[in-house]
Amino acid sequence: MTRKPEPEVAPRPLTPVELELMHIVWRLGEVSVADVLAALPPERALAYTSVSTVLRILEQKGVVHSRKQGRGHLYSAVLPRDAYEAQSVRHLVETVFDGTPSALVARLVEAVPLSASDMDQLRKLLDAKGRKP
Amino acid sequence: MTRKPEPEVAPRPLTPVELELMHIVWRLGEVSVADVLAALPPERALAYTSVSTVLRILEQKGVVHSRKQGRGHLYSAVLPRDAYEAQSVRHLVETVFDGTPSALVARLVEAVPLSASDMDQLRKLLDAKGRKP
DNA sequence: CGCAAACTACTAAGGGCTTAGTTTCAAATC
DNA sequence: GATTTGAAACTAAGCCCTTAGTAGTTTGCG
Repeated sequence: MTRKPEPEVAPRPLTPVELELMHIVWRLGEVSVADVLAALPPERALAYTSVSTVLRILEQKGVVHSRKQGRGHLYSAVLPRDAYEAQSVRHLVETVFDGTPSALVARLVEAVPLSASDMDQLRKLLDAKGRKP
Repeated sequence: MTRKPEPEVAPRPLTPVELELMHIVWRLGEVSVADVLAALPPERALAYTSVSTVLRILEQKGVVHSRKQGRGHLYSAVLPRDAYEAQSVRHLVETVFDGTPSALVARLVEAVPLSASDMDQLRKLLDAKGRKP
C-alpha cells in the first residue's frame, strides 16, 4: 500500500537569508562556504563567518546536509527546490488566499505583468492538467 | 501627467499574527479591540492587551488607521486586502520563483489539489486576460 | 462630583534572525 | 614534528516578533 512519503506538513518558511543561500545551493549542487560566498552578488558583502553560520543553521534545520571534505565541509540540499516551491505556494494560498488557489491566480494575472509567452505557458499548463485528471 | 500613486514598492510582509488580525479587520471593516477578540476562533485565546498591542503596531506601520470613539478606538484597514494579496504574490514570485510567474502557476497546479471548478475558474481568468491585452 | 469599569500606553521577557568577531581545531607545508 | 593557515564552532550584540502584565487615563453613571 506504499505509504506516501509526506513527512513535511508545514515546516516554517525559510528566512530571507536562508532562502538567498539556498538558491545558490540549489543552483550549484554541492558547495563549500567559499563557493557560496563567491556566488553572491558583489554588492552583497557577507562575511565568511556569516555564510558559515547560516549554512550551519540550515543544516540544523535539516534543510541541507554536510559532509567533510579536506579542510572544510561541502553542503548540499536535502530539501529539493521543487518541494520548497510547492510548500511556499501552499503556504501563501493558506495564509493569504483563504485556501482558494484560483484567488491567487486571479490576483497574479491582475497584479503581475505577464508577457504573451507567459500567457501561452499558463494556458498550456492548464490544458495539460485538464486533460488527465 | 498624473503621477501614478504607487507608494508601496515592497513593504515588509505582515507577520503571522498581524495577518491573522488583518483578516478580521478586512472582513469586519471598522473594529474595536473587543470586536477583534470576539472574532478570533475560540481556541485562539489571545489576551485583550495582546490584540491591542498588535493593532497599535499595525497602526504604527501604517497598515491600519484608528479614530477615537467613545471610550476606545476603532481601527480600519489602510492597506486594502487586494493590495496586500498583490504584494504577497509579487513577493513570492520574486523571492522563490526567480521572477517567473508561470513557474509559480506550474507549481500550483502540480502541488495543490484543484477542483474542476477551480480549473474552470483559471481558464476563464486567462481567457479574460488574453482577449484584451 | 466621584467612583468603577473599560481602554490604552508602557514595559518587559523570551525567542528567533542577522551579522560577524574570536577562538579553537585540523590540515598542509617545511 | 613544528609552524602556518584556513575553516568551523562558539559567542554575542542588536533587532524584531509574540505575548501579556501593570499602571495610568478616560468615560460613563450614580
